[in-house]
Amino acid sequence: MIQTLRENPQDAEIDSHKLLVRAGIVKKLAGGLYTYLPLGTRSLKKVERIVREEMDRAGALEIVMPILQPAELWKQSGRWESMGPGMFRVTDRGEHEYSLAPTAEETVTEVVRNIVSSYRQLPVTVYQIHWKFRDEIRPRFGLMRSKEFLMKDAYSFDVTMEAADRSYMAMFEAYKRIFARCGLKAYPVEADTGDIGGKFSHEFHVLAEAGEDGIAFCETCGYAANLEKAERKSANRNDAPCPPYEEIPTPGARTISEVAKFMGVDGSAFVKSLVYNADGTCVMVCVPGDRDVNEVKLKHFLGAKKLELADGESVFKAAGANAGSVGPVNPADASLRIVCDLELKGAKGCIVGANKDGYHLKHVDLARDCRIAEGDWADLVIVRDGDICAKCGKPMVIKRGIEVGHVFKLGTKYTDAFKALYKTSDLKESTMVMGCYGIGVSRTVQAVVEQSHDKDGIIWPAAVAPYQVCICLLDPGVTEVAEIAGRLEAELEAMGIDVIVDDRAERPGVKFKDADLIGFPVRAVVGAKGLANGGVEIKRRDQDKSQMQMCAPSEAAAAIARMLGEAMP
RNA sequence: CGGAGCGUAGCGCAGCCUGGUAGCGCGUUUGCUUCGGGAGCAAAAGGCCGAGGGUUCAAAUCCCUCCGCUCCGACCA
Repeated sequence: MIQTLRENPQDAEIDSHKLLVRAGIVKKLAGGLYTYLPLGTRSLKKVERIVREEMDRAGALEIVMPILQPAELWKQSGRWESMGPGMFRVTDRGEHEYSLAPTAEETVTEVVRNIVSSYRQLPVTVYQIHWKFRDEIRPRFGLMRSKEFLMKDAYSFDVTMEAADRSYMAMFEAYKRIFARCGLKAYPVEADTGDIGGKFSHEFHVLAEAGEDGIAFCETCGYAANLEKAERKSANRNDAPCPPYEEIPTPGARTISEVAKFMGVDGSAFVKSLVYNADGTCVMVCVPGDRDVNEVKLKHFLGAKKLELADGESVFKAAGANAGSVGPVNPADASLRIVCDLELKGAKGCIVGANKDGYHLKHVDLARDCRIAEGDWADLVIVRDGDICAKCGKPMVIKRGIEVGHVFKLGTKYTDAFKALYKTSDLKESTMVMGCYGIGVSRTVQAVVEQSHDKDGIIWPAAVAPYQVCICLLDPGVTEVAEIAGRLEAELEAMGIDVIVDDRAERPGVKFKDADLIGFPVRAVVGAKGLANGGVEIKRRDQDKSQMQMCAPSEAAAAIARMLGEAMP
């Protein structure tokens, strides 16, 4: 059941996906659905074991919850609606509705609230390693974003916010250990905290060009944050005073780049004005013309539950013009709230839409010409490379990352909805404080490959390799050689080392290529020629041929163990 | 959801425009030779050409419908 492919699968885009398929780690069954072949299953189980050991060490208790979750639970939290089409839903013969678990906050809260009733039973953290289902808009990159994936999800329950912080930190530390043991360099980065607020959400990212998330890093002070969240320090502009604004015709030019080209100026001379619909009310948002609005920041700033760009009709009603000619000077709706990015404070001589189709205004002084409340200036844009770190004032860089884990302080969102209460020492009732903590186990496997491969194939870290050692038996027909290989295999197994013997009737080149492609950390070559020349040849996958060692058959096992130890983090 | 592309042997592809008995490479099987970095020669097996309908004497090929997959986009005002 080990099949390697010479050619890349036609549907794979990124190296790790190509290699997982070529090396026979996984096989696609359908879009977003993969079979873990024997090699893949072994790696998956190894990651799983590391996760389990570290969760146990951190004091979390393993449970297994149903994948089929009754709709009632989701209705109780309000997420039956809010999860939308991203959740798989099924109906049984009695017309009862269920979800296929996309996550398990509802279920676990229901379970724990029925068991825990006293402060004496807290804190408690439970976890499971189980399959999750999400109807992704676009599954892609193999295991990276699939419809079905293995996840470790943990949930902590505490008496107070402060106690919950301790549970959070315990998980945070466990995560660092888990990724390190998997041979991954994973960085904790600050993430959006949703409605809860505070500093209590971190994502763990593996840096990779193929990553789907942007991360702002400050190499000076170590600040790291998801682009959704990353803040920057913006200097006030304090531009020179400008003459009164005047109207200029800009026929047919809609986008900023079109108008900028038409006028022969740079996009940064513009103020980009967008009309958003925040919980049913229109708000105009102004940012520098060469910047993008960060909707997550905007949503938090406005305190909005639902935020989206206003539709064409609302835009016209609010501004008096269609998108493309909208601006902050005298909008049609005189009571329209205008919020503005801090960088524009003191901006003068700007170009804005005239709120009249086909026209723009130049020489606009935002403070002089617009009605913007003092409290409506805020950091509202997406950080980009070179922006100034809000913590230390030095420039930041933008990198890409694969999110392999997320720790999150939930507060009482679910324990309120489910009335998960406990009795305090003075017999009062109080609501448990919750945290949730996820690791994409299957995604972690792919992240390892993405981070550790070369042109010849995968380079598995020893801790998560399907097998730690591959014995390439070059002359399986020669009894003496086969015996030495068999003995070596037995010795290694006795030492607790995973070993696979390639005793196929293949030519040496084929075996070497396959061993490199699959990426076993250590390769031992046992062949008639080698034995005649000094013995068994051992080599680390992450080192080149010049580091190859020859050793006597009787010493090979010990030498391999030593080599593996060096390769283990 | 919008746009584009693709469905032909286990995998990667050609053939389609211009209709006429299904092809190549890899892999698989057999034999001989070879044997330390994806060997050579010879032979063989393996296809409802995504599904359904239509046009035609004749359809992988032309037309219609559906299904599946992949990529891009899904806010730039």
